[in-house]
Amino acid sequence: MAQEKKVTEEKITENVSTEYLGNLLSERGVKPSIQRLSVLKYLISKKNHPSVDVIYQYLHKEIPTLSKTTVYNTLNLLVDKGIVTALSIKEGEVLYDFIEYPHAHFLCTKCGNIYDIKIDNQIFNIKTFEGFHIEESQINLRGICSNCKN
Amino acid sequence: MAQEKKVTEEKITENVSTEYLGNLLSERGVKPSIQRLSVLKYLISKKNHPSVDVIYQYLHKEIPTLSKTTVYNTLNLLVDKGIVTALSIKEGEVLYDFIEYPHAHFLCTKCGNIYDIKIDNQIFNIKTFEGFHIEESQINLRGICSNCKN
DNA sequence: GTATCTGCAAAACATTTGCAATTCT
DNA sequence: AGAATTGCAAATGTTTTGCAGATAC
Repeated sequence: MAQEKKVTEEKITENVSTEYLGNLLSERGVKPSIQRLSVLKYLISKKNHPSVDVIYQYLHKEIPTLSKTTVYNTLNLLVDKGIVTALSIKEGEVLYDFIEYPHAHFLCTKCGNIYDIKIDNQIFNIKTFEGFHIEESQINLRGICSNCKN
Repeated sequence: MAQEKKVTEEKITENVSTEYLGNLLSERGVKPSIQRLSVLKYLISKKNHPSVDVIYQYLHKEIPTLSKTTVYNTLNLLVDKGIVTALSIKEGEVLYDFIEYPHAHFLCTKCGNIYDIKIDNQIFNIKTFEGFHIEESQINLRGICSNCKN
């Protein structure tokens, strides 16, 4: 059972090739170190809106020398380069999300899960508003998810 | 000049009657103490999306015995009772906003100012989505404001 | 006089910073 | 060797907690 779980985890992370990840970083002028590749790989393959600690706890098993500072550094760098979004939907800690397509986020206040909501909203297309230049748009929803409703 | 500023500040806060504030609190089962009335009065009259510290620094002048813990307690209570919204648009600290009508928030990443954006968005009207019960919708925009653009 | 509310000090977290050790070319 | 990257330990800043004293009804 424990072994089966491990195999599944490996499969998920193996879906993304190191070459693809390396290109993603190099394109934006970020040198693809083991640590940076791992963090980006985690974000792309897991799609679970992780916190710094969640990423650290997971990758620490694969790379025992990894430090939390490096996870912080890497995520700040990826956000800076526009590869990753910092979500501020949950108070007290920042969550991270690989930028694929614009979508809203829903936080279930009962189970704490965060869901991607694929709504086609005008907000995501607005780039200027009364002289304001909009660079980033986040839609954060909170409530009770369908699993917790019953 | 300093005196003129003080007069202006007093005028602003005097716009909201203590009776109105007291009713707002009592209606939701919150006992209207001096501290709670002051925090709510500040939020309603200033409309400046303050942090805990901004509120504390201001009210501390009027009520020297006020503690920051009480400001925290009060704001958590007001959010709990649905009187106030906790904004998570700025990383590192939570900002507060009196709930009047649904609107988006814009954070200028240059000057740090937060603006209310009165957009009429469908998002604010959606209460259910694929079995999800939506209780709160926040739209957070980031970019450069018209003042900083030049 | 009992409930609640307030406020101090300490604790608990998340995040950043300074700097030395390591790695890469 | 030189430049960038990593990682530890300490510092910072925000928010929470425990508890004792004050206040209200």
